[in-house]
Amino acid sequence: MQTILIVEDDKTIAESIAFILEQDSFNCKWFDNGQDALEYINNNEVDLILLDVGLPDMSGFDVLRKVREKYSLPVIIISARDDESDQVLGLEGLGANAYVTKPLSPRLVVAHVRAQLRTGKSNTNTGSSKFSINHAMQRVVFDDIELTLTPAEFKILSHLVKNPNRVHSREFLMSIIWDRPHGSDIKTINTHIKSIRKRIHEVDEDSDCIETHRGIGYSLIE
Amino acid sequence: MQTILIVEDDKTIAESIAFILEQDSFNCKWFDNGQDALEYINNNEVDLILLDVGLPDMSGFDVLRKVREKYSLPVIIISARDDESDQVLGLEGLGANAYVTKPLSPRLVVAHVRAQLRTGKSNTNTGSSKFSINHAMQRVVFDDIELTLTPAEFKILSHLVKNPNRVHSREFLMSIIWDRPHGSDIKTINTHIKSIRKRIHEVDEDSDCIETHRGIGYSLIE
DNA sequence: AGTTTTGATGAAGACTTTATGAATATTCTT
DNA sequence: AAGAATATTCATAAAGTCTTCATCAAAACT
Repeated sequence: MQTILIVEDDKTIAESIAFILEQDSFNCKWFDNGQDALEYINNNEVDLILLDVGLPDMSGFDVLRKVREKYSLPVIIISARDDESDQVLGLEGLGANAYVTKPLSPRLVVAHVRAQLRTGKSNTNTGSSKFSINHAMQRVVFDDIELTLTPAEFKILSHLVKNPNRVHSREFLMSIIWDRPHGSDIKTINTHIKSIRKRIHEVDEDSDCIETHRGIGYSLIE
Repeated sequence: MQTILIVEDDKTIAESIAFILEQDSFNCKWFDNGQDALEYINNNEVDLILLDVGLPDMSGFDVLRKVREKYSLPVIIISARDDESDQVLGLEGLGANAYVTKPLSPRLVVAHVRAQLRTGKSNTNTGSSKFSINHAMQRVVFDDIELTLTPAEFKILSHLVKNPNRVHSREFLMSIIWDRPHGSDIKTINTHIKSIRKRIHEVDEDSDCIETHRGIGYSLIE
């Protein structure tokens, strides 16, 4: 079943959307602030986000930016009609997938959700991988065995698993570990990669799925 | 290809921005001080500047003013969150086109860059070329086979693929390899071309798609 | 044809980047 | 606060890449 996150501080709106989506057999989670929503996204599998731009704690702008740093799942923006068009344009630059304006029709929202999920580019991985992610346990499953990883290792490896077959620079992987810029040595990544490889080798001695791209970074090969 | 100047003294920040912009097939040059950046701008074609206000030698304020004396290209300001809003307003008066604040999300920066350069769209040369570029893996695909290239080779070949059927001087190809001016022997390019040809021949013995233009440089023939 | 200029080629080694193991610092738990 | 787990740094080894150089081949020029 696909999970939809509703990030909206108006309880009435959130509940009426959830009601209709659940009739369509979607699984809905509701958060009335950005912080809790982000925490949930980072620890659970989410297929789509319905995001209000006017949240109490942070702007939808910030939420979307943080989501886009890590994930490519569809995000539908809910905005008040009087919102600055500038801001909406900014959101577009950040990769929002659709917009609905208040006052909104629940049926329209559901139509947008279905349209987005129909495209098939959901968060779920293609499945041919030997890896999967157990968010709840902060573990990555490899060959049906759960790897016990430190927090930094988990962040790096789960990012690689979510975005396989592409190179990630050390700089970028650093930004995965820390939310804020951090003056640490970039070579720290080497050491983390080393220990991730070690843990994988404990399960399968011959597996060499993390590839080094000299002068560029690392990638996970499926 | 569009050239973006990154004027930023924090190497990690500059590199992570450049990494993502290059995946978007922008050509990036990095300078960690205002003086060198200004000199480059005066002698080369630049499409956009990403400018940190806190530079070691002069303030971004001064750089922007000097740029605006001669050019009207888009400038995106990078400022620390604790900067005086007065100063930022001052920069606005000088004609900055957008702002991002630290700590910054590379994706947001790219969104701003794209928004500024949206005019021309991509130069998708959908020619019937046997080549294509896999940015995600930093590889060039030839005859459906991914060539494993060193960083310098990738930079040269992907530039040739993006701009086929025209001659590129060795001097220019050197500037593709290096972010900053570099005192290397120009004949180095010969050696790189040699090894690129070798890698292509491993896939197709008869292919001779990189042509030498005596006294000028090299070109890729479609 | 002979000379000069320019490019190709292969190999050496200078240089850069990454791997690795160990030491140290930091954070978290109790 | 002590102890354990984790993160980071550092030094050195190992691997890969870039540049230079000497030499040969090809084209251009006289």
